[in-house]
Amino acid sequence: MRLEEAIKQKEFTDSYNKAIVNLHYTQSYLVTKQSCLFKPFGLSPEQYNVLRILRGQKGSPITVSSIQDRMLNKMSNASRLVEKLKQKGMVVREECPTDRRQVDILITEKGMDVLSQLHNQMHELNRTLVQLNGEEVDQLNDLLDKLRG
Amino acid sequence: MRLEEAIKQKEFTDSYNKAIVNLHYTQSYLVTKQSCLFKPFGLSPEQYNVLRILRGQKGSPITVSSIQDRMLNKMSNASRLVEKLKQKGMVVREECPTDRRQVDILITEKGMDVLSQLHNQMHELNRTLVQLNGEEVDQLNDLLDKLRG
DNA sequence: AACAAATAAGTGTATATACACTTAATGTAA
DNA sequence: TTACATTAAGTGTATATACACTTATTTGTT
Repeated sequence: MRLEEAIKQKEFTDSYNKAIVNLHYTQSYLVTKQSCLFKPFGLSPEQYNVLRILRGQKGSPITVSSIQDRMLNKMSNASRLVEKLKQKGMVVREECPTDRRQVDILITEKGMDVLSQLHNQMHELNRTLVQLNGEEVDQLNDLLDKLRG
Repeated sequence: MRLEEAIKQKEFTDSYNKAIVNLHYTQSYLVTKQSCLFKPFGLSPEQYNVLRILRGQKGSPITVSSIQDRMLNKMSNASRLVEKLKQKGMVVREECPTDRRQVDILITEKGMDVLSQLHNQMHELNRTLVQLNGEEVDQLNDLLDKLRG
């Protein structure tokens, strides 16, 4: 569906304005669709994001502030997200031996298990959500990277 | 900056996955930058969005549920956003004469004034935020519209 | 060593999102 | 007309974002 119909707006001041609105709308569309996958596991999109970052560590611990650096939303609060995941038994906190200000975070078996259960579903969902061919997806990635300068 | 550096992730499972992550990250980047413009007026991005919708009515009233339909985030709560704007004196609520369940919303002088003060700044910001030429912006809009199917 | 600056994590508060729910008004069909 | 379903708005609660702030620890400078 074209953006104009989706938000019932006849025209935009210019293509730049439309692009920004289009990005906001498309992202919200994706969040809504993706959330359905996470919900059965009691995960929010950002909690899932933190788990993915932890898995990417392949066993080595990572501090709370490094998680924050890697997050999609730089303003989100890694400290509280980690606490939520800990309550679900998907991560553990450990005092960092070399710097007692820092806290090392590790993903647990349970966390890894949830991710692997989600893996195939996510892959399929991504393909159905993004109605583009391979060439177009690459083009989109290039445009987004260039957009941010 | 390429997405890989921005979120310190070496690789993605495939381009489709990268595109989705890229959209989330780029949207968050835009929200952060745009919020700075709204803040001096005590507006959040979604409150600004509601004001834009009301201005688009060109004087005719619109119900809360129609505002919801036109919003970028379909899950946001138009009722509460309208209440916040009313407290700032930027909109008024009126009982709908033909259907007492509905509530007509109108933008006030003050709301219009805030929007016009923001207009030029927004236009400039959009140009600097979106580091693409005219052709590329159109391409991006086409890809986003196509992506959603 | 002493002290200020910087850093890491976490807290407090306002706003917004997500979703189930309530209440009031309207529409529809027996 | 009564009864039931539908619709519009708003409420309640959990989560997340945004941003200022606190506390504890470490670093760096004199």
